[in-house]
Amino acid sequence: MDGCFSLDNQLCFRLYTASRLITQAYHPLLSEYGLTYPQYLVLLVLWEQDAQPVNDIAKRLMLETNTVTPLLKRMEAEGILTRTRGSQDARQIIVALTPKGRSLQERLAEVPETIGNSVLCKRITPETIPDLFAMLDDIINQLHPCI
Amino acid sequence: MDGCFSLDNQLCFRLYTASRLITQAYHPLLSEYGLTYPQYLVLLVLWEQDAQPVNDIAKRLMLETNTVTPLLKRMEAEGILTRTRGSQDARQIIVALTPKGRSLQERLAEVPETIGNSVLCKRITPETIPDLFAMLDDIINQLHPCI
DNA sequence: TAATTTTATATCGCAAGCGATACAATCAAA
DNA sequence: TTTGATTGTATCGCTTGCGATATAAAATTA
Repeated sequence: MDGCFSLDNQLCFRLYTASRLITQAYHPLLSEYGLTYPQYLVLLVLWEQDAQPVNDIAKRLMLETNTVTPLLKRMEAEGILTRTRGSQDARQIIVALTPKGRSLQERLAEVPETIGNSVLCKRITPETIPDLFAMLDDIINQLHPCI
Repeated sequence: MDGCFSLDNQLCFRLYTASRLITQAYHPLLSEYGLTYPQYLVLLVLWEQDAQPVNDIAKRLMLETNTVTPLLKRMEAEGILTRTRGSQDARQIIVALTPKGRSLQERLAEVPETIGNSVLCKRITPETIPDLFAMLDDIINQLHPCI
């Protein structure tokens, strides 16, 4: 087939570009608080459930610990969270929010809506978003190396 | 609203994860030829139109030159392409494929179909892909800093 | 209990991404 | 034509992202 190689036909390129661009949209909102987008993701996980081992955070974000560990160390250095050796299982590192980390939740309260509004357009509306989510979730479930 | 912060409600996280996972799916196919996914994107651009200045490649991929320049230098070092100073405009660097770079097109011919097959699932089919593309294109157009 | 395997986390090395900045070539204007 | 602005590319510094590998604790098995 002609155009098989065309960039315009590539699903991955669209996902890659959309992901980069929307992450860039977060940047001005997060950098105000010295955060990066992956760090914001860690906060989302910890706001949902505080005091989790590294592995649980990594699994939730579908990242490897070799990505998450240095990220968490930087956040620890910023005073956003603490990393303490687990008491039952001494292999684990329990990651918990500091007051500063918790306080960011209120300060970042308007971020989801701001991003949401900046993305809304003809085909991306409250009505179509569930369809998009379902398709993206299908791709993710299809590809992620869940046992 | 409750759950506004939930990861499950985040469009960006889905895009980010889907993008990472599908890029990972390319990895075994590309690493066989010593290529990374962004390098493969450069090849797609050059196969479509050889001998382009750095800026045109960057614009096509919606990346900055500070990302593309080092990437191109690595590909030059691999003997995949050449970077030559432009003759009309001495500021430009014209990027052109070497025979090795061109030959990769045949060798990677089966990549799109392999990836396509690995993504196909309930909601991702030849019938639904155009819808997904249209939505992703909408997001990209909405967000990308095109003048 | 001793040996083996598994698990949780970390380290290393390298390739993106990207904000900030530099620099030289070109263009525009005075 | 000289000055000033713009353009095309590159450099620097930092944070991911990830394959490969290491290490120590725990679980399993012999």
